[in-house]
Amino acid sequence: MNKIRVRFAPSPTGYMHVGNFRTALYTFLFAKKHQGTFILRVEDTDQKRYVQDALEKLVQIMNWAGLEYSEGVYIESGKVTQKGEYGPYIQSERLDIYKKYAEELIEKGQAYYCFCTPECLEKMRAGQAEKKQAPMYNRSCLKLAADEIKTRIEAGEKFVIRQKISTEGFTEYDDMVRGKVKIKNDLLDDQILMKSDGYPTYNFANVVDDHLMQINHVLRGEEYISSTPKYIQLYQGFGWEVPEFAHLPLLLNPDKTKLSKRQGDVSVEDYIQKGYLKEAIINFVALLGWNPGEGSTQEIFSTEELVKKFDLAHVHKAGAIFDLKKLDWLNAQYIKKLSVDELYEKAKEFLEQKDFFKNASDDKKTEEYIKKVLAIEQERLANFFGVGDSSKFFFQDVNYDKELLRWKKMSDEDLKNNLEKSVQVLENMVDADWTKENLEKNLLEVAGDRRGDLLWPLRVALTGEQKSPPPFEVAWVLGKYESLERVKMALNKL
RNA sequence: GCCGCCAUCGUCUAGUGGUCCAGGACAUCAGAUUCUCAUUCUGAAGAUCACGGGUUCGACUCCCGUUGGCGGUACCA
Repeated sequence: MNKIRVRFAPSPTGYMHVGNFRTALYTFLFAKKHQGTFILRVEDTDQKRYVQDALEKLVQIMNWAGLEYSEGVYIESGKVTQKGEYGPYIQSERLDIYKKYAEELIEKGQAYYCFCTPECLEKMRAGQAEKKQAPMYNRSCLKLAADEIKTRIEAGEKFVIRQKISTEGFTEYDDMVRGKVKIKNDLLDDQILMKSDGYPTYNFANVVDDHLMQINHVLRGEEYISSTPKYIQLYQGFGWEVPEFAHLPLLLNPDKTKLSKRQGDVSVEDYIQKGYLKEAIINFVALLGWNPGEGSTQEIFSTEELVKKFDLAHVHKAGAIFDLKKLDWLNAQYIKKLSVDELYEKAKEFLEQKDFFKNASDDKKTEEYIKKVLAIEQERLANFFGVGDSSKFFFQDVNYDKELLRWKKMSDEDLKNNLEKSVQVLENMVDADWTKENLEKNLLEVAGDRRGDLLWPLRVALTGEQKSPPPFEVAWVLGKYESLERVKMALNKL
């Protein structure tokens, strides 16, 4: 078999939709798995939807995710460049190519000029809808004589080029994830290939480019399934080899409609901003519609493992609801695996945006201090967006009601005694011994078997919170001086 | 409307004719550890495999139909 060549061909919309991202991931995995070539092509044929910098953003996300490709569009030192023998890889730079092939199709009798205006078409479709017919082009321009076409074009009249569908029989193909798909040809519309602005439609450009770029496996979203027969007719019309198709299931909103912006965050950028790790996003998205099969119960996959195990045969056919609960869990798993240094690097920018951090004193903004806080927060974090939210007491003064200090029904005197015991323990420790382990050891020794009596008031004194990490850990981060200050402040309340 | 695709716990899914009165994960609940929270561990609950017909000795698995959901039906991709 020939070397596998696949492409991810998004249109630059300004952000990376997670559904598209999954298509990119699967395509990448498929290519790697089979030692094939992965190509990034940009489908910017809709002038009306032009978005500034969209192309750059697209490439950035591909880079960020590590979805490496070896042909197509790149950004190098801020500038768009292209690599590969089959370029250009940006469709707006290939207009003359589409024009040439469209004309070839006309000569072959597989396409024709159409002068119908949008208004006229709308009227036609309205009429068809009224008669409960399927809206389809009525082919009125198919009958036009050659010289009439010529004079109208020369007169500067606007036109499009339409595919002349052969309406006989069926078009059938074998989808790599769905098996046989069969559609009756007379249901197919004479779709527009070239728009009046000289740009091709997706429907035309994708076929021409896939052929010219020698793409032999087409992976794309399920929404293209019903137009695939038209593409097949195009390949056949040119006499080109038809590639293999794999139509991937859709990603859905919780209400099962196609995942859309209205119902929450749909772009990969949104999740990056919320502090989800690349590894978690990839892992999560990969499992939405695919599984390793063979009774495997593995949930955590590195990209390398994904490459090894990915298989189109185990891609699910039904759409998958994009449910964030599992993403949180996965992200927490990946966060737990981070070293303190990695954790610091990733969490820093999120922490710096928080007001309680901005207002903190300088000694609490040192790398050393932040790393201690993070080490303690690590097992409580589902994403970086919430970093520090439950640990504000590390950065600001505590403020709480005196009653919070009381463990169960202990008396004021008891409470005071216990806090004083804590003060003694802390005061007797020298800075060099100030570790989580020693703090725990020394405090527990004094507490005996009535741990709550000592630990609860101490913990509240240090944090001012009902819920928090253990006092040993908090005291360790705060340091001897600050810890004692806080406990003494608690005593003053009594 | 027409055409197409799809259909297993709330969610993601395993399952390719007997080993399935259906397995795992997330979420939920309970218990253990514990000063609280979180983590971790253990356990529970949760799916008449959408429904109805076939085929077969036997169907979650194959076929047909129904229903439902979704997608397409654009000079969007």
